[in-house]
Amino acid sequence: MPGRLLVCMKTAPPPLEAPIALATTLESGQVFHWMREEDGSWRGLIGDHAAHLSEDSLRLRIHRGDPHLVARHFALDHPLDRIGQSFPRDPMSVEALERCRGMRILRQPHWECLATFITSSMKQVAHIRAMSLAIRKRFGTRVEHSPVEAYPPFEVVARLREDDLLACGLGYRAANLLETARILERGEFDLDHLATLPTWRLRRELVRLPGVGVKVANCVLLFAYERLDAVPIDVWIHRILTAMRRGRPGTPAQLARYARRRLGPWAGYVQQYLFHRARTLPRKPRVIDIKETPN
DNA sequence: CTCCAGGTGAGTC
DNA sequence: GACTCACATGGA
Repeated sequence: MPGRLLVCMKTAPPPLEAPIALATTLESGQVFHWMREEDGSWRGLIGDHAAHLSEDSLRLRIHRGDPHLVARHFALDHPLDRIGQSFPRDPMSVEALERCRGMRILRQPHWECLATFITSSMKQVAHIRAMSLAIRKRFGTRVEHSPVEAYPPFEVVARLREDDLLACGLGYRAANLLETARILERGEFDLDHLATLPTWRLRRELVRLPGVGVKVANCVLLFAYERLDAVPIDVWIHRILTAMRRGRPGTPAQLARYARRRLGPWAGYVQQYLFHRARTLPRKPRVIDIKETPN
């Protein structure tokens, strides 16, 4: 059975006609290294494989890159229609679904995703991107036809000095990324091997790594291990869940239980749509306290 | 200037 | 379990 299934999966044509909102997907805070061209197309890397893509009314166009790899990375096989139908019916979720229609949860390389989210704590999306690009520029490997370098593998990061990462703006995160890379390099932890574990056991393993708590672990589960029911709860989602609970505050564990119950079988998808909706909502103009300036 | 950001880990009760 | 605090950095 496994052999036959493998053959089927290998020969099945990639579902390239499936709808996708490319810009929304690439700007939603899952991945941080894609570059938008003047003409609106996108250049970036899938691992160390260069890709040049564009989208027109939710139809993907591949200007460069292996279609099978692109289809897998951008998860064109996820049943977006069914996922959308599973969304909760409250106004926020409905609006998020409308606003982000076509957004997909990527299948990212394990290490690359883990590393970028270790650097994500207490940082804005723009900063995470800046750190990722700095690390790629200084320690990554050049790839032809790509405007960005491939993320350095953990073997390379493990041999850096903390100063090298501090120079990339990581601050206190530098020590965590370095130590995690060294644990992987020593072979004490195998990210690919763990992929067969059930979600709760995989999460329990990931949080053993320095700089990885429940939130980062859930990001990696969702964005790299295709656990589409994992719900990372950051400050934004925390606020949103609290609002859904009519302002009733809750501990992290309570909010996680609530999210699991309320957001449905594709809770990770709902979470990502809610996150992106909240972040792209027009910002309320800050109330400025006008004072007489003494002179 | 202050405030905030896709949190984590250690200490304390 | 829950609560508090320090931890670097940079943009608004």
